[in-house]
Amino acid sequence: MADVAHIARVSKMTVSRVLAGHSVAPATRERVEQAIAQLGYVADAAAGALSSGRSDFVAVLVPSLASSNFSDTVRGLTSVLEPEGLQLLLGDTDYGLEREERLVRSMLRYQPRCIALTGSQHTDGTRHLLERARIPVVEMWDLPAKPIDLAVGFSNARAAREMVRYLSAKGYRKIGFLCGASDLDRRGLERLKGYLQEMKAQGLGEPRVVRLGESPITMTHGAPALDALLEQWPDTDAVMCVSDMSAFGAIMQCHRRGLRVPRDIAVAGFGNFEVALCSNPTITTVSVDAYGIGRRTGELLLAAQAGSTHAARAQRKVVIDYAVVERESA
Amino acid sequence: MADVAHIARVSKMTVSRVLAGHSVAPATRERVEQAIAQLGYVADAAAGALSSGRSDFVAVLVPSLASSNFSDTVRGLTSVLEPEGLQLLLGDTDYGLEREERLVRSMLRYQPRCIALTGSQHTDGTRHLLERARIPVVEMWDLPAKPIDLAVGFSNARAAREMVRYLSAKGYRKIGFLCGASDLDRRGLERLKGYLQEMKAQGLGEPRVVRLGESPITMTHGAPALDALLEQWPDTDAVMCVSDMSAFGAIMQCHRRGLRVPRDIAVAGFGNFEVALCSNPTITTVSVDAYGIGRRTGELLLAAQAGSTHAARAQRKVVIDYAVVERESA
DNA sequence: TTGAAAGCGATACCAG
DNA sequence: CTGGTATCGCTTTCAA
Repeated sequence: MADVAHIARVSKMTVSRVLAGHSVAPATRERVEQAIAQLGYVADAAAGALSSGRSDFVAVLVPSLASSNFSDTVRGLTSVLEPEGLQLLLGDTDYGLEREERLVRSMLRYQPRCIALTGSQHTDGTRHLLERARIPVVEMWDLPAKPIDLAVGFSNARAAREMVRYLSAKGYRKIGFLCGASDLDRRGLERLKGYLQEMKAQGLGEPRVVRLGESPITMTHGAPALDALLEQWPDTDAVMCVSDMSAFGAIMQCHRRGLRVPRDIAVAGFGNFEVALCSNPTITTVSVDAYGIGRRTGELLLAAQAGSTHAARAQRKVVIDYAVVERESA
Repeated sequence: MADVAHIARVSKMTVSRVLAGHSVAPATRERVEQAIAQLGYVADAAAGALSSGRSDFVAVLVPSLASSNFSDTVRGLTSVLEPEGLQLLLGDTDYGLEREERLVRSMLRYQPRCIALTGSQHTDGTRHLLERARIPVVEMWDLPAKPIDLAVGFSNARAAREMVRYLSAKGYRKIGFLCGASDLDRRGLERLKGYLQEMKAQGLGEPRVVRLGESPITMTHGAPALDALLEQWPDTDAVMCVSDMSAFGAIMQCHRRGLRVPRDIAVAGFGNFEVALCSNPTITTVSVDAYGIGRRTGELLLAAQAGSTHAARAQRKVVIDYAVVERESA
């Protein structure tokens, strides 16, 4: 920066002002910009952060980057935060709470302005770190009873109940549920809970639950899970799956077994992924605005720092819509 | 840090040493660690970077985070770089070269130790920025004729040629190719090029190419693309798709049209995504070690800074294996 | 093994 | 509108 200042025959401060877009005489600005171009100068963000006491980072943690719904959420966040000149610090917890804590600790070292996490379950260590950090925190994809700070999400249990009601209204009575065997995917567990609640509420008899494979289960697990379900309860007439991925795997397995979907057996998914629209038959599912979760989170984060303390208090929980989408499979 | 030092009754330097894992008397270290825990102290990474003159960042740019092959590559990178205490600065170019340049410029502000890009095509501005940055650069997923610095990838054109040979050996003669209409997906274009070359080399007659939809095309585009192909060339007996996503969409459309795959028409994909293994029929495809690309890139990056100048020169291009995987669809 | 002082490259603040 | 100076929190370097 000193070099730029020297070439432009101004002080470092003026260079700094040009970079920050503060008021500078047009002629001076011109000289500085030429010097910057000439040297190919790129300001050091670390020094800026140290000096100004605030970084441009926003920390974001998702369980998985590969999953299309979380990457949609990240895109939504980017669309709001990038124009503000903020830089996402992206982390992938791989559905692990311990790993989440490690990542939070590591990201906090960069003094992010705010942080967005996925889900409402965290280790005590994570909560402790977050409290000490004194920055806005958003929990996404869930509606925690007791949020750390802010939340943007929906009730996965209620959404699953709505799907049971849909199937029940369609005349299905022997409804099974497929999900992973481990407890890593909390949102999947919530959906299972909702299924159990609504089966009871609707008087649909004993639940038929198959838990198979490491959560979150993917396409691959759909086939063996369907097999297990039909082995234990051969007269099942509808299958709810914890996600569209497993629903797709289940449908393909139905075809292999010579079962027609939905005539012989109905299959429903969750998430409204692209595969639900493209598979044959198309998959009845619960549509969730993943991109919107990202955008709303970004907006909340922005508001939380702008309005420092007051404006933020206006809205601490943003509830995201979802809807059962009727397609061919159920 | 001064607070920690005060409580532990040592100097800031000793705290710094404890944090960095340098040699400190066990008793002293103990005191310092207790003070750190007591205060919940987290060192400021920006200050450290500024002072030491090197950051912990590694910049990584991929065309899309949602695409499973690129997210596998990111996982591979993470697996190598994270244990070294490095922090990924992840960016999503959205298949845009201008956007790539913006992201490179913005990431360079954080003085990353090295940077990994996808593909061999970049704007002049990007190349210029990268040269000035004087850090190791890896181009992934391609084998540039003239790499900026290092490269880890394979020839998409050769891989596509191999698939044509496979189909030809299987007895298919009227082979079509489906890909996107725009030129954004350079690797897709390379595959098209390979298809054209090998069709000629094998004397398989006029190529049958349908370019439809914004690249990179996804599941959704498979159906209309297949329709267009069969309308123009009704006697087509095999379809190569630029990716497994579009292959899947095409297969589902075959089913809707009452065509059996592969008996009436064969379909092949590219990438060996999960859907290729789960769909019915399973999809014949080209398997690429996306995770391995990430790992090798990470290793190269690590070597490039460790061996400063010499060790790196040993291997500037890493060629990644691929293979045609025979499944049911072709 | 530990400490003191200098300085990394920018910005905040106050003068002119 | 522009410049000087102090300072952000840490590491480097050198000395004890």
